[in-house]
Amino acid sequence: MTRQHTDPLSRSALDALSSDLRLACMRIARRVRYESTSDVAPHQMSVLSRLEDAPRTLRELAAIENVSAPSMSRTTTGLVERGFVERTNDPSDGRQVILSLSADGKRALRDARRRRDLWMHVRINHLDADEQQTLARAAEILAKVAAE
Amino acid sequence: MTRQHTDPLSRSALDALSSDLRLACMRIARRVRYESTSDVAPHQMSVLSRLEDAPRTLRELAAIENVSAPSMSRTTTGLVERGFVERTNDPSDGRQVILSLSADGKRALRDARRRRDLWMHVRINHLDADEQQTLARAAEILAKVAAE
DNA sequence: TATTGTTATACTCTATAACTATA
DNA sequence: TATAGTTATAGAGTATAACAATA
Repeated sequence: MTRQHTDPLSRSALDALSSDLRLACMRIARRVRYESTSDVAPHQMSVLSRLEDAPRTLRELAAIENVSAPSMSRTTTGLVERGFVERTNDPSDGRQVILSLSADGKRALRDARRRRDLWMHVRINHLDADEQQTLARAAEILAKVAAE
Repeated sequence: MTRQHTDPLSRSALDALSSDLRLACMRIARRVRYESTSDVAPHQMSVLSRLEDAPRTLRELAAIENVSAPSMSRTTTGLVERGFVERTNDPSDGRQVILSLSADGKRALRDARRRRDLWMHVRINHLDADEQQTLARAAEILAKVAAE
C-alpha cells in the first residue's frame, strides 16, 4: 500500500468527526445490545467475561465492575444458581470466596458473543471491498481509542 | 484521491473484523456513557432527543422508545418537573397530551452532547493525520451500518 | 480491630393490571 | 366500547447500613 501525504483535519472537521463517530459507535452498541438479546442480562455477561481472564473474589469483581459488594453478591448468586459460575472457599483465607467460570458459563459467553458478532457480520458483509478495507484499518484505531 | 483496486476481505478476516469492530464500538460507547455522566439519566436523554425532532404524544414516545405507557408517563413526569419538557393538552382530542422540548431541555441536550463529544474529541486529537482521515471515512460507513 | 461476604431495607426503572376521562 | 394517560402494585437492579465469620 502506497503511503500518501495526508493533511491534518481542520478544527471544524475534527468537531464533526468526534460527534459523528461518537454517535455511530453509540448507535451500533445500542443496536447490538438490543437486537442480540440473551437470557443472560448485561451485568451478568460482564461478570462472566471478567471471570474468563481469571477466577476472582467477590470484592475484586465488585471493584472491577464498579458496583457495591452486596450488588455483586446478588449477581454472582444468580450466576451460581444458573450454573454459570462456581463458588469455592479460599483455603488460605476463610473469609474469601473464589468465583470462577464453569463450562456452562464459558458456553454462555461464547454463544452471546457469537450472536453479537453476527449482527455486525451481516452488515459488514453488505459493504464493498473498499469500505471493508477502510473499516479494517479503522477497527485498529478505534481499539486504541477505546483502550486509551 | 486516487482510487485503487482493493481485494475483498477473506472469510476469516471478515469474522475478525466483525468481532473487533463490534467490541471497539461497544467499549467506546460504554466509556462515553460512563465518563461523561450527567444529571439527566440515559432514558431521559433519549426522550429529550426524540422530542428534538418534533413534539409527541405519550403513546408515540412509548412506542418509539420501546417502553410501556406507564414507564413513559413516569419518565416524562420527571422531565416536566425538572422543566425540560412541556406538557400541553391537545385541543382536538382531550385525551391526548402533547409533550415538547423546553428551552431548558434543549440546553440540557446540547450540554450533554458537548460532554460526550469532548471525550471523543480529546482522543481523536491525539491521532496522526492519516488515522484521522481513516476515521473520517470510517465514520460515514459506520453511520450507514448503524442506520441499516 | 479490620476485612470479607451476606442480609435488611430503600430507591429507581421497568412491567402489567386496574382506573379515569374522553372519543 | 375503544383509546390516552395515570395510579397501584410488583419485580429486577442498584445502593447504604447492619450483621456474621474470619484474620
